[in-house]
Amino acid sequence: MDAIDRKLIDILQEDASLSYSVLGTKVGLSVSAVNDRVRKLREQGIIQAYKIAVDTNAIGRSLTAMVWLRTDPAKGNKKLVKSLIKADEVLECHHMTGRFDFLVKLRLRDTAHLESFVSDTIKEMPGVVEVLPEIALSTAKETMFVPAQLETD
Amino acid sequence: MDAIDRKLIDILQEDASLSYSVLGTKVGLSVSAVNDRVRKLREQGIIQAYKIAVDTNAIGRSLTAMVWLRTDPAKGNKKLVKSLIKADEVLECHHMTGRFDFLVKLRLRDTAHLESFVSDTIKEMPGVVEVLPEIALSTAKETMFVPAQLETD
DNA sequence: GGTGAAAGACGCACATG
DNA sequence: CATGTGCGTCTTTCACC
Repeated sequence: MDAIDRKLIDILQEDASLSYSVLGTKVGLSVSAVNDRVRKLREQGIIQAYKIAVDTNAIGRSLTAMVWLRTDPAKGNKKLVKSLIKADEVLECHHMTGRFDFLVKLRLRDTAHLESFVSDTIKEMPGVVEVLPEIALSTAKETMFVPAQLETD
Repeated sequence: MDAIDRKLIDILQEDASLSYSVLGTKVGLSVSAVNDRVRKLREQGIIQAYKIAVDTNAIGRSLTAMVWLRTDPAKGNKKLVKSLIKADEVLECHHMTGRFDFLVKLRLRDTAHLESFVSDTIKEMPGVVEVLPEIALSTAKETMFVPAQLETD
């Protein structure tokens, strides 16, 4: 992976609908060279998938909550994690350092949805001993973009 | 937006590289009908953009950290938020309820990168009075997928 | 590694029912 | 909304450098 591959990745992270000819103009290569490079990046798994970004407001899931979990150290966490990642309300599940064991990011319809999901679903999951939900009042940034371009710092 | 639009959104969230003819087969519509619907969803801003998912491991940014910030209530938070979202290390920035004011999600090269970003960058930002970084030991799920399909619960 | 050309598939618009 | 057509663009492959 060289500098041109990295540039292609950064461009496609922002807009994956660009054609190979436009990409070629941007990186100074021919259409077929761009095609080659993108295909190889896909084959290597560096480009994992093509996705769309959706207006979550329009589909009625605009409440973001972060839930801290403390778990029973006697039990393993495998069953808990399996239950968590199965739920479509759970966007992220991280095993964390610090006083709590897990940080779970939720996307929900409203506070009623949060209440029922925390009370009826999370608290019933195996090994959960403490639950601390917090609500996002606003979100100034939310992206998956990670620069492939090597920084100059 | 009807049930078919919602289904199209869910399919495209998982794989936006599918052709209109494949989409048509999946939802039981003709190519031109699918074309119409997807174009309208884009025009309405419900489909916001096309993106790629990247293997962050391959591009050398595999450390995830969550940083809690407490800010000076005397100052506004505008300048701070502006500084935060400018940094490419910052993937997410949420204004939160609870003891802290902000939760910031970072993607970094390694712990040295975390140390320098927290010490040299975040702590120097206007209005920051307390910084509590925590590291993700592992991440079991990390997605932006939000079901547009109306659930049956 | 790259280019350029050719073939086929796809996107897109339009007209008809 | 389905089907047809037409056309431009894009993808993909392949011979060549």
